[in-house]
Amino acid sequence: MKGSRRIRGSITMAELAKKCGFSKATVSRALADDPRVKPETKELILEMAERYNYRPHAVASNLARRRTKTIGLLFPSAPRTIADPFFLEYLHGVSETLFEQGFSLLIPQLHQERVTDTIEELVAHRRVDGIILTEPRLVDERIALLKESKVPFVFLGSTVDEDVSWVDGDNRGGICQGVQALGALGHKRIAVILGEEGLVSTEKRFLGYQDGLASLGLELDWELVWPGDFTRKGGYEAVVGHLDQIQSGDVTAIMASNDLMAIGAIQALNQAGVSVPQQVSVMGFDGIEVGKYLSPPLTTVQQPVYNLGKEVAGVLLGLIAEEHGVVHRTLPVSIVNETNTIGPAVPRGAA
Amino acid sequence: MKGSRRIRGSITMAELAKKCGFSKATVSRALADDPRVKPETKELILEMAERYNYRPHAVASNLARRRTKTIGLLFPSAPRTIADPFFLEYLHGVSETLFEQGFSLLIPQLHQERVTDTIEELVAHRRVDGIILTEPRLVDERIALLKESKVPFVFLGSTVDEDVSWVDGDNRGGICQGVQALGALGHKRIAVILGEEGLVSTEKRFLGYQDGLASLGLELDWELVWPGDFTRKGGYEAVVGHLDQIQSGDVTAIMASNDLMAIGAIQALNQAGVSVPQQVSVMGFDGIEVGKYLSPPLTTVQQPVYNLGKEVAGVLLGLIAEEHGVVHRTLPVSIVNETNTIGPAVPRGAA
DNA sequence: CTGAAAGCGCTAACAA
DNA sequence: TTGTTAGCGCTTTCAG
Repeated sequence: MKGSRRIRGSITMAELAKKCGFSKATVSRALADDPRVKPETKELILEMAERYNYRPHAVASNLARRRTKTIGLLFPSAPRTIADPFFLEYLHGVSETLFEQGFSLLIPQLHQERVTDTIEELVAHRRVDGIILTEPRLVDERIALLKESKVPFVFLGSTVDEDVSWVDGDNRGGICQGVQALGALGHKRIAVILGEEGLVSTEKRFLGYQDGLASLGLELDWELVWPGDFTRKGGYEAVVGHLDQIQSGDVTAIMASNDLMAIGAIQALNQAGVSVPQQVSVMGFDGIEVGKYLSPPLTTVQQPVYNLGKEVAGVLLGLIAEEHGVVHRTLPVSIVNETNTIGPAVPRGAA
Repeated sequence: MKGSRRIRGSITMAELAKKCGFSKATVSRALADDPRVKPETKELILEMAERYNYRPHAVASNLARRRTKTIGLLFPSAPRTIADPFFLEYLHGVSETLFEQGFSLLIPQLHQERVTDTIEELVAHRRVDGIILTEPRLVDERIALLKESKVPFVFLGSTVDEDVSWVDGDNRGGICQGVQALGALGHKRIAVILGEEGLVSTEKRFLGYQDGLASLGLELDWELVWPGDFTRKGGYEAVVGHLDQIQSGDVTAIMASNDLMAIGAIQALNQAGVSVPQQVSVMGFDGIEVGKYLSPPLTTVQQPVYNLGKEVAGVLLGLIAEEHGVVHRTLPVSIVNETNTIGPAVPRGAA
């Protein structure tokens, strides 16, 4: 009668051990399916655990095992946010894999200016067993910090650094394909809207654009290289800032570095009275769900967004379990809705 | 020389205590800003903590305090998913408030058929300090289970049950406003696309529709009540299934119970060669971000989605801290993009 | 194959 | 004001 210590909830391992007539140690082993316990014993313990509805206490277990069973997930900072549709689908994949393995997801609040502070907090407070990051930059201060911390981490998106693990869609090849598809429709003047400056993906996609032009026998013309930032607003403004080139009939196709910018671009075109795809073709990249909400649905290079999430999580778990070392994985992409927002080039004489 | 126990990472509280020349208890108190420690002592300890870069070990602390500092977040099950844009924005709000208070977010994998299993696991494994749920149903088995578990919980969306806490947008009033706006444009035949059956929100929104009709002096006509399920596909199919009413010119306006269905409806209309808003007006409800990606942007009743998330999290934290009891909070809504996808009623003689 | 005992790092009575 | 002493519930040597 020392007072009921547990208000409610299931039985504790010590209690279960007593009921079984074994020690905590044996119960712990049985539950962990340790080969050292006699099969009959194991069976008995498992049965009793079931009968008394025993539930392991994750926190205590984690404390004893010096782990957290939690993964930190970092989203990009402004101008892109967690509200970017791409990241929702990605999150879906990440969370699914993680939860299957019993991991929780910690989405920390980002320190506005200093991403590194967020990372330091995660590792210093030993809040997580591993970290998933996005959007590596050409020069990325996070990487040095993470390496030093010894916490396993993976990037969504390829890094410049060779000894960092990452998973990525085929940015360069995908954009190249997109440009080729436009070329196949007769387009000779294909503009590109670039992504946010400083990101590896922006760079890769631009290279893909150049590859595409080269394969079509076209020259790179800097007049057709429009800056952007991966946001819808950025795509909108890129078009607004180059309306003359469009209205003069010089540019007949636009390759946007992502869907959100393609959507913004289409809005700007519509507002300017330019019809898509009759007058100008627009191709996106990513294949986010919302592209399908448009009328007509956006023609785009589909990334396996959901699978990217699953892969990234899987790689991190492998790293944590020390099943493998550095991994670089590139997933294939493919064009979807091929005949919607792109169409044959219609020369409208600049003459 | 007993072997370095900590491979890396910061100093432990015991070590810090030794360096300070105080006991662990005092250090613990000082760090918790307990008024019982002498100011000078506190200052010294804080200084040393800073100097040696001491970081509390959250897991150990949680174990000792019998808490988890983790909140379980449940998303609706099929046909809606975590990939519903509404929930991403909502998640954004929830996570922000939670992280400000040092809570983590656990998004468990949903057991396909039995939501109750998921809940049982969350509470039985003592994985969370509280739970946030969505989409209460008219008859909701989750509620009894949660009440019995004693784990604090809050719903996004009002419940039938009076002694359950919830936060909600003004569904009924919002839809009513929407209908009135359509009425003000001369529409007399306003169809409604209902939400998923069995949900409280579906019911409330339908009531709002009826309120709106009543205020316009219109009769409820069951021919104008089209079933739906809150998905884009559902909205699309609702329109396809009633094209005759639209093409005959009988129906001139559609009030969708959410944006996703409004988007689907517009797609179906466009495909049928019916222009929006020239021939048919469409109004949504929610105000999700993607509505703004459409050309023209969707006219809709804007819910404060992000704030709903913040509020819901805030209420739950209050419940956990026992700062208050049951809370019901209704947030106001308002029409946005008023003149985009709705327009004056154009009678197109059914005669 | 099983058990005893010593923690994981921190908190919280209870004393002093 | 501070220290002592027990744990929180589980894992893991180390013996047997």
